[in-house]
Amino acid sequence: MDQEDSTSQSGEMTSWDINDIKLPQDVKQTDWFQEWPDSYVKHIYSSDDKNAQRHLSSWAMRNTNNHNSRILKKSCLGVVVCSNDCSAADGRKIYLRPAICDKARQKQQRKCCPNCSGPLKLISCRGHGGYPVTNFWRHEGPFIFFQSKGAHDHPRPETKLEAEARRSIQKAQTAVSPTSPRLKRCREVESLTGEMQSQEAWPLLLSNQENYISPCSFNGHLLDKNPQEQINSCLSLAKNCGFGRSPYLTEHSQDIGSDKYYEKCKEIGSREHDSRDLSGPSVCNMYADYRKPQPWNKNTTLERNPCTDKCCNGSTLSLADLHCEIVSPQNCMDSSIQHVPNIPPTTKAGYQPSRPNPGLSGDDFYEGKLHVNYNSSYIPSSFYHLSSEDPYLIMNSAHHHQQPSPLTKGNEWDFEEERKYTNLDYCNSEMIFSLYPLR
DNA sequence: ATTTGCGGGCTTA
DNA sequence: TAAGCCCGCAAAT
Repeated sequence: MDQEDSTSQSGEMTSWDINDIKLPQDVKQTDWFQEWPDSYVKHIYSSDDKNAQRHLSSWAMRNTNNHNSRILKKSCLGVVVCSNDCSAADGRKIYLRPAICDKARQKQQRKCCPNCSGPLKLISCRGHGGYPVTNFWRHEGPFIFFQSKGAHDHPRPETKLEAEARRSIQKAQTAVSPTSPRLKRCREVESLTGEMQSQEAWPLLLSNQENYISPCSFNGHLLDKNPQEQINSCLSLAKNCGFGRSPYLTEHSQDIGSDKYYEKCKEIGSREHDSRDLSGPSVCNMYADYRKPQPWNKNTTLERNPCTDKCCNGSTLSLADLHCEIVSPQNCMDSSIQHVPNIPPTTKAGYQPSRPNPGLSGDDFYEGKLHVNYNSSYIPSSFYHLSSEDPYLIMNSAHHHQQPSPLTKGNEWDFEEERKYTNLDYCNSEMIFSLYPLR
């Protein structure tokens, strides 16, 4: 029996079963939210834990009717892979997140591999006696009880955030008109499979372009708007992620991690959507503690470095600078970000098992304040490149102070150089915003 | 458009 | 009866 069958990670006895009429009431310490629960584990979360409230998991879990309204049951959908078993330029495999909705999932499987344009296939989870792994959630008073049955027998899919980022890229594709041969191939494939157009392929289409794309564009805030709207959206997004000067953000840094803080961030981000005032010190220092090495992110530890120090010196920031700064990943990403092997980690938990730091709640991992992507899924590093044909980015890049890129060799993109300088392979927009403070 | 939760209903062991 | 699955609906995102 797994140790976690008898003891939760916070030390609580877990001699209970989710179906018990009466569950433990004398829970002394709740568990830290587990993003990748696996095997036959049980956890007791606080009912205040937002992730637990939302029954979140980075596995693609769908709701399953167990005819018991008190116990929510979810079963794993597995992972979507490339039928050609292709590998990206850096050797990683394609592990897409299955759409939760049946209809969307069927549609997803008609699309093509973002890497090789081959057909996609769904690997079903059969980790529970040949059936999918099941997760159970039950709310009882101040606690949320979680129980997992079965061990996932497939790679981890991309996280929800990564999948959302990928979809944003898909939307962005509709705003540009790529003419890459790769896209043409993909379209041809899709025309044969009845699909109108591949959108996942878009990031890779840009792998030979020499310009950068702002991470703002990840969420589709940039490419589908006019230039000013793009900037405003980018600003809003940045503020939502904790950047920019805000009375609340600067005066209530002690609230970081709390619901109150995040709700306020969202409110401010929304209210100041059209604001042009980005002057003043950034709130980057509020994130300093988040960069401290953590047991669960030792592969992605960010330490202080000239870049981040430079970025955090509290000088003023203009709109153009915001775009400029965010746009230049090679100037800011810490080279200590390491590649993670393309295998599921052997350790069970992705996070601290208990709650050692109340200032950094489990909510953060899904709230965009701290998201270090250390899983095995694939986000093309070329997300950060953009065709020079894009008029908006030409405009934006023309008037700021971006230095000539060491990554470009004429029109060729050197993947080795790219990794050397940027190490962005495992990044997503949240990570960029969280880990790259303004100067 | 997609996710999420709910619940009816069917099949199988 | 329990478990697994399919389906449709509604609300939320």
